[in-house]
Amino acid sequence: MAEKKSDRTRAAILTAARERFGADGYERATIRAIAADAAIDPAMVMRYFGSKEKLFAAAAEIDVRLPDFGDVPREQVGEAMARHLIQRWEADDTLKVLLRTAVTNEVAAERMREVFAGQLMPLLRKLSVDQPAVRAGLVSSQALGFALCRYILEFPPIVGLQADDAVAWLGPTITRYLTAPLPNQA
Amino acid sequence: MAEKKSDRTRAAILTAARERFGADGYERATIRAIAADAAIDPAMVMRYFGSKEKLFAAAAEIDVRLPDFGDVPREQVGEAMARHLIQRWEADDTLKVLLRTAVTNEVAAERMREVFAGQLMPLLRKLSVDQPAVRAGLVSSQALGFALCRYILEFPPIVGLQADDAVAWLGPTITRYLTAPLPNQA
DNA sequence: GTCTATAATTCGATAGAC
DNA sequence: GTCTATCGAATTATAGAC
Repeated sequence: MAEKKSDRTRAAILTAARERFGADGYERATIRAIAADAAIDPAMVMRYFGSKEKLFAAAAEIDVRLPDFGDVPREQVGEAMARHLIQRWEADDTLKVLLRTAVTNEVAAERMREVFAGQLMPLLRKLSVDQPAVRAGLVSSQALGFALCRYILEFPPIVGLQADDAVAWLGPTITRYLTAPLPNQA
Repeated sequence: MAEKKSDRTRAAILTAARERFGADGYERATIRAIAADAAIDPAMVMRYFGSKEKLFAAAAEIDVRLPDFGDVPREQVGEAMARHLIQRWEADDTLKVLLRTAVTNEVAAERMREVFAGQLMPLLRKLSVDQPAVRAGLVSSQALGFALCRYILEFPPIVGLQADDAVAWLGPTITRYLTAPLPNQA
């Protein structure tokens, strides 16, 4: 059988780790608590993952590849991105883990910058906008800020937004960051 | 004399605490390190502030009152807010302390929600926009997201933005969140 | 006010029995 | 593979001398 018990144990640890890291951040999430959630012995976590840091790395491992958006009309790219963003954030806890940790952990912060520089920037380059770096940064600022307010800080009016309304609000902002002429540079 | 030595010591501790909390977050910032920065004994920090938690509360104590913006033309309120935001963030480390901590600390998160509900929402109400709660949330999402990318995660293209260019980018977004008609509600 | 010493916890990690 | 026991380090906080 392809699914051994060790694989299930590993998966259970990872799920519990994502929940704890996502809810408490890196420092306050303890191996003991994660093990308790997964209903196994704390020592097993060490056996499977070696250290807390490696466990975190495994829990934050995520495929952040973005869709292409190549066949989306230029004026609707913002909406498409916003919709994808919300779906991705609500699919599981991984992005929450990453953001909550990146704020106090330089390794995780570097990983966020990699996602930014390795995924979003090339995508904008493919959409052949000028100044892709600045524009990608602005898109990130709105995307991450929305996620921060909705999933981390939990501002009630933002939490209460229907996904469709959120897309309707964020879409034009993102589109504008992609298409607006640059401000006068010094 | 009005400025006693104890006042200066207290202020030195607070300055060091803001730096450490702002740079490392609540958990990783230690009383020992803060005391070392302030060149005093760790026990003195306890004597002055009682506990790490109370020291944090004092360090995160901040006057977040926003200007009125009442006499700013409606179409330039976004720019004015963006300019004020950047000035405020770069004046000292207090907001950095608050944001970095709010992400993993419920007390600090509640304080951010208070700022949001107690300062920004009433301001929008005074500007007599409809749905002030949702609009204030959207403004916050862009404002905090920009601060996150610029001061915490330090995305190079956002860090590199001149303040004037940042204002030119963010201003219209904020203005739109204040003035655009609501999306179709279900 | 200032500092030393240390109590009391907590946590990551290891060793080793079974 | 699993679990017990425990080490060693770091931290907040306190007690008390000076």
